[in-house]
Amino acid sequence: MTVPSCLAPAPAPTNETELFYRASALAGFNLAELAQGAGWVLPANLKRDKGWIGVLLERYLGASAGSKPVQDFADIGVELKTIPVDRNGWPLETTFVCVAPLTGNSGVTWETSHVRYKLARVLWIPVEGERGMPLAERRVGSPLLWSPDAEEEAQLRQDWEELMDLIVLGQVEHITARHGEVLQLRPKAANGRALTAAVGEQGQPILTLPRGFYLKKAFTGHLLARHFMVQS
DNA sequence: GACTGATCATAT
DNA sequence: ATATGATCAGTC
Repeated sequence: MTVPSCLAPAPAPTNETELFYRASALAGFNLAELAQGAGWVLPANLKRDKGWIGVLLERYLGASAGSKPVQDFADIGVELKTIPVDRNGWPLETTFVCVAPLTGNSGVTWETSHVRYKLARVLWIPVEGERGMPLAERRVGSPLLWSPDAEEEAQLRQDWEELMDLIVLGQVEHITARHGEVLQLRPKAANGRALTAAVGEQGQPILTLPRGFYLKKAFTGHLLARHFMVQS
C-alpha cells in the first residue's frame, strides 16, 4: 500500500460510491501517514486539537469546509462522522450530532429537525482512539455508510420528542445526560461562561449553557457491530 | 473504569 | 454568540 497524498483539499465527491471508495482507500493507514500525506504536523495529543482527526479526513474525502449548519457532503446528502473506537471496534466516546435549539421551538417536528437531517445518511469512519495509544499509531478503519432503520429512527424520534418537550416547557436546566435511551442532551460550549437564550420554568427568557444532542455509545456501538460483526 | 458535565480550537 | 470538528477529565 502506498501512502495516500492529499496536499490540497480533495474535490467534493459526486456520488456515494465515489465517497465510499475514497474512504475505503484510507482504511489501514495510521494518522502519521495521513498527516504526512496532507502535509500536516501531527499534534502531540488531541487535548487542544479535539477535532483534528475529523478535519483531516474531511480534507481527504472532499467535505465542504466551513461552519455552515449543513451536511458535510450536502450535494449528495451525506454527513461524515469519525468515531473513536477501542480494539474491539466499540465506541470510546458519544457522538455529537448538532446544537439543540432552545428557543423558537413552537411547532417544531421530528420530520424537520436538524437531528433527523444530520443522521439521515452518515459515513461512519472508526478510528483507533484508546488514550494510551500514540496519535501517530492510531489506524483508520473501514467506513460504513448508514441510515437509521425503522427501529433506530423510532428510538431517535422518541428521545428527540421527549427532550424537545422538556426544552419547550422550560425544563432545560433539569435535563441531564441520563434522559433519553439513545439520544442525550449535554453541554456544548467553549466553557462554563458561554451562555445562550432559553425558556425558563415560568416561560420567561433565561440564559443557560448551550446544549447539543449526542448519540449514546450503545447506539453507535450496535450500529457499527451490526455491520462489522464484532461483539456487542 | 464508566459516565456526565466541562472544555478546546477555529471560522463566520 | 453560534456553527463546525469533537475529546477531556473530575466524580461517581
